[in-house]
Amino acid sequence: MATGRPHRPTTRARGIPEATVARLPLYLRALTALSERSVPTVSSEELATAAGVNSAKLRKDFSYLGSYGTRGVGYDVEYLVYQISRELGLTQDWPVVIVGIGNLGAALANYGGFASRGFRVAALIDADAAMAGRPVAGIAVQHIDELESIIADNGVSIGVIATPAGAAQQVCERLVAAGVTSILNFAPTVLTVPDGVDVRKVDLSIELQILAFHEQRKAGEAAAAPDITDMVTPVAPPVAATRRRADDAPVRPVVDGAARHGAGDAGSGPDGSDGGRSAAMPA
Amino acid sequence: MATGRPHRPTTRARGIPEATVARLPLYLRALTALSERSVPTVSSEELATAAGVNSAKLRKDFSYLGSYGTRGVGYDVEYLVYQISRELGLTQDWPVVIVGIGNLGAALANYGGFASRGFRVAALIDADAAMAGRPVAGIAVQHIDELESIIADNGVSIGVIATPAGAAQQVCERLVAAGVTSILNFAPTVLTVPDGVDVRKVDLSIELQILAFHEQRKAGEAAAAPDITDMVTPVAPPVAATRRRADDAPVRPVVDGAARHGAGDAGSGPDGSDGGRSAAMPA
DNA sequence: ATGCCTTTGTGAACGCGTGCACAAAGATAC
DNA sequence: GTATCTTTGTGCACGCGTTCACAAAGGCAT
Repeated sequence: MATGRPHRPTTRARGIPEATVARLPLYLRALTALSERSVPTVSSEELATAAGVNSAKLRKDFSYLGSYGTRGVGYDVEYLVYQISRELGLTQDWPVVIVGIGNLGAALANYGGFASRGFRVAALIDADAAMAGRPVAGIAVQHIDELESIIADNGVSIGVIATPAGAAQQVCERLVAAGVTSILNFAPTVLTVPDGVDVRKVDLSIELQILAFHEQRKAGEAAAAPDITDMVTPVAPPVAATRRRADDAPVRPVVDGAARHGAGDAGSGPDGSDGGRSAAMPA
Repeated sequence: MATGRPHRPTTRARGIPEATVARLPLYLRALTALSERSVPTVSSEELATAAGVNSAKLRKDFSYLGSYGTRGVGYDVEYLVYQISRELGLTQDWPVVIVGIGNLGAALANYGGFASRGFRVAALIDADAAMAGRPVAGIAVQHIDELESIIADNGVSIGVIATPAGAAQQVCERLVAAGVTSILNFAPTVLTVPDGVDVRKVDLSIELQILAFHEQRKAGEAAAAPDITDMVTPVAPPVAATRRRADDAPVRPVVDGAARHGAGDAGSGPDGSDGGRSAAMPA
């Protein structure tokens, strides 16, 4: 689920499960907060609550890092902060480049969460020549022609892609060719990368769609008692339904003669509109 | 992994596994692209490649929705687009509110991917009175005092939180109290919500930290042959290491002897700075 | 019709992640 | 030193998700 790359046995990371790695930043954040309040130690129970996870899970996660706790007492906050930081590689400096300085790219450049954890924005890169030189978040935007030299000069190994979907794959390839081996992709596209390159994807639209699914289910459950199992339609949500798409039904997937599972509702409408739905790419 | 909520048997969704739901938007996107190119049918193999997944997984995913394919032929593109859209609840209109119109909030408001899939930005809300009335992405920002009435008037059930971490929980509670039952959280905090409310979290900082972990591991493997297993330190990455934090070692977590961790952090590494490490919240 | 060829749909095996429950370890009190 | 109490670390079992591999289904040619 992590990387967008197809093939790969996943984990393997010196024994630390991927799921655990994904939670370490969470623990680290909670621990940092405790550290600031000068709390010396925490129990797994307290910390788990703060991080929003199960205490058994937390203990098991920590057990992969080593035995850093003290039975009968708990974990030393400062010590754990250090250990987790080290494990995550946050004790060193990670220069990153952001490619695509649109609304999202600019927001990322201004994002305080980066700098606070060892990530340094080494450069902002955009394909628009008009952007070049313009300062964003105190950093002058550079033209994409300089991409290769920027990466080489700064020893950048992590790249952030915030371009439109259409440009993402191309930018990705240039980043990889220039030496980047980790990519955080905000463009709504599946990136194809060679083995050895990690890709993580953040897709705002997908997150909303997943929420919509659950929302629909909730509405459907609460509203009416469904008759047929096939009748998945949520029975009109409680909210004002405005834009309802081409109301009609599923076209017939049948290749042959008879129209089979037209099941849905009316007989297919010519939803010519559907084809016009823009793939509308982001920022 | 999905919701931020602790307790819950997960799935249950009328048989459709959570993991499958999370992939449906991916399939939908690939299908939409095909639809625009007027491709009539696709095989599971082709579609899987386009979506970046395994074909067997894709077929199993679709099998949860029903038998929408034709053996020997493949899947009817238009029909599948409709079915998945319906399953995800995208055939209806979902008004959303975005709370916190900073850099990120503004970027989200401008994000094209929302409108293209049935999501309509019903309102932009900010706590800063100076923002009120100012247009962002063509929509006038409204003050947070209006939050409850906005949600009620527009029948909003999905809220997006893009506030600083400190305000997130409070905003969350107001949203939920006002009737919102699905939340997309961009603030780096663990949100606590009552049962029945879904939360999805997007944390930019965490994604980067996960990448850093893998990056470090790659560097460590490639660079030197580690002596002791304890020696996890990646042996200086190929990049210019600048900021290396307190180079020294882990404090000792021992509870006994020394009156240790009163530790503003005097004892430990010299990094008095560490304590000052801002929890630095984002946009 | 009959047979061949393609692709779906799914039964079954496997592996990872989660959570329970408890023994081991250490601190603390006496 | 001994007993008690707290909290960690983990063995174990369970369930979800992934993948393989194949039989069933349908199109298409003859």
